[in-house]
Amino acid sequence: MSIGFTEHDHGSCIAQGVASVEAACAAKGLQLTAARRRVLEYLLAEHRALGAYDILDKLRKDGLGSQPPVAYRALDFLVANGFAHRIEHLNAFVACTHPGQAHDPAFLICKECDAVAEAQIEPVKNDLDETARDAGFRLERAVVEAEGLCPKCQQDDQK
Amino acid sequence: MSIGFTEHDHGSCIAQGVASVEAACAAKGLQLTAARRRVLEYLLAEHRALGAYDILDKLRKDGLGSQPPVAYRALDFLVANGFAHRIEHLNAFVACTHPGQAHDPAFLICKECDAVAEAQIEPVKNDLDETARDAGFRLERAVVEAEGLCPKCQQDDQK
DNA sequence: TGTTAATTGTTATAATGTATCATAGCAAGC
DNA sequence: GCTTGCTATGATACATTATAACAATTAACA
Repeated sequence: MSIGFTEHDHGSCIAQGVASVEAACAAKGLQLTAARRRVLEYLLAEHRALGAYDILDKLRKDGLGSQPPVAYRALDFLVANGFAHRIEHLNAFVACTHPGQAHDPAFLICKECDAVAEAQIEPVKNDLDETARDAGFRLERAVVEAEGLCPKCQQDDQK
Repeated sequence: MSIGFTEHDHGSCIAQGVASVEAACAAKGLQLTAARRRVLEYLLAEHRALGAYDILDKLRKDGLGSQPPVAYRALDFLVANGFAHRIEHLNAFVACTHPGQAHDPAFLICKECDAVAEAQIEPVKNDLDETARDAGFRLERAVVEAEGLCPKCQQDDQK
């Protein structure tokens, strides 16, 4: 398992992720209901983008819902509150690696295995702010998604 | 009509756009067939993102096709050759403002009217390259999409 | 406890995108 | 002429992703 494409002890990822989201919810008076928590766990379990219907399949198996709105509602909640991100390029979702903290994420997306690394790119935001100001555009949100090959898939391809 | 959100004489946009794509196709031995040219014209006619099914409706009215693959094939051709861009955030498409020239586009997308301005942000690419290198990621393509309000919609909202 | 707001359950449907196979046009080389 | 290979079209069906709408339930709190 990789985060930022590097090997690591994955065991604590889920626990810590859930814990920090729990804390954030408690602080903001948000309800981390069963379905929402479970979806967060699915996402935290893999540093990969999961589609809404992948999520829905898992919810079905766990007996937490069987219809699309169930998955979309949970995902909407997580994304709206900064606990997960939507990867536009894949119509899919990943857990946020800095839940609760304000940040402008950029994503490195492996086009073979859908692994996603979340990077911080402050300068990009500054460039965009400047460009937007010049154009008279009121910038509210920026998405940076880079597509390529993660280290693992680069190795695999050479075989 | 606006380009880069500024007022301009729109008449020449389509003619010049088609002309430069024609030239690029001639240079590269690509076929700008009837459906492809028409779709390019639809996109050039508006500095806005159009969905594949918007395009398909227009193709139907023009008697150039009635099934989804017709629209998607033309759009794929235009995007693959750099004559149009896909806006991931909207699942929609815009004509490229620098067809034929190599460039790393960033988009300013109005969330009210879907107007799209294409900006050049070289530094972003450099930042990303560096971030990717640090992560061992082989970067192939980057998408930068900013969401906000165009000058016109900012004015309209104040009323 | 009563009231309101938030969440969940459920059905149906919309919107977006592909796989597949058949057909047509055209140019290169025999 | 004929075949071969390539590109583009036509056409059907299907897959995937996402939302609308409304009823039922639960949580929050005065």
